[in-house]
Amino acid sequence: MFLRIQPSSSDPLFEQIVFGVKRAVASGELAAGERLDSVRDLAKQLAINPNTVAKAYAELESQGVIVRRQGAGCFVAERSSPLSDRERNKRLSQLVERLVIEAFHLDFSPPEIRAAVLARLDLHASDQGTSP
Amino acid sequence: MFLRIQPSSSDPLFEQIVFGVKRAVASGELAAGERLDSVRDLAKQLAINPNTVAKAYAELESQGVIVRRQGAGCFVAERSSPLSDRERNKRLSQLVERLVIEAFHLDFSPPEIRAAVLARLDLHASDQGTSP
DNA sequence: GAACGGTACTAGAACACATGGTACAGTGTG
DNA sequence: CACACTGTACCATGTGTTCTAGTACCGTTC
Repeated sequence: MFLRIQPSSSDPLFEQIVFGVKRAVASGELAAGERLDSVRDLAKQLAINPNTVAKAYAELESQGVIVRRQGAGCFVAERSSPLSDRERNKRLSQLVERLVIEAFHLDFSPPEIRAAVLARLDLHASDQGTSP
Repeated sequence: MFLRIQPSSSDPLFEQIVFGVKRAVASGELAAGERLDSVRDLAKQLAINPNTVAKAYAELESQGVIVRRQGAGCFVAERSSPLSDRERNKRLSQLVERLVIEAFHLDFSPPEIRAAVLARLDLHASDQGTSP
């Protein structure tokens, strides 16, 4: 399992792990049912404390990304979001709103934002259409 | 100047202010050159410490969103991003990447993500095309 | 000059982050 | 069964951020 961590970043280590795993799952690098590195192994690889990895894994489970089985390990969940449709749509709106506003202050025009999103989504259009 | 703050949120107060101002500017609610509420006034309105507002304003200035003039007040900047084109494009990519990955784990398909972004951008298509 | 701006300190409480260590319970395998 | 490995749950500690509180200084505006 490949995961890079930047200790220089202002983002907390455990959040970097959370997003790194999410990215690996979304890209298909980690398939559903696949086992993650153990808490102790990943901590050793990244040269950080096992408690920090455990915190990241707990967060990932609460988001429905992985399943933790005591004694066995952590595995990529089959289906993801445990949220209601209303909550899912609300969060998607917030994500889009944040993108648009931050991009606006980076001096990008709506057509430029639109192009960036479409380019990113079309990258994997030739796949099964499941993993962006 | 309308700004709502949620003390219950896990987001820091000063970051809520930063995003709130950014949103107001992006929506056109705050026009370029317009004066913001003073540090002390806004602090009183929101019932928080003036230092917290000052921190938010300092952050907004460092991002090129506003200009602070000692003794006069804070004003919405004319042009925004002080970053290089390379840095701007890098950040846009990161924003899009985050949106796509988080939306994926909310069980949204690429077409749904695409539709959400287009809907948000088309909302203001009838304007001059400057403020999303 | 007076009132109102931003700016800059100091100090402290509360919290988050990360580390280190220990211990316990469930799982899988030889 | 015994053993190694897994997640889980604590505790304690150090560090940094967030927020509050108070004070003070300097520039702008009228």
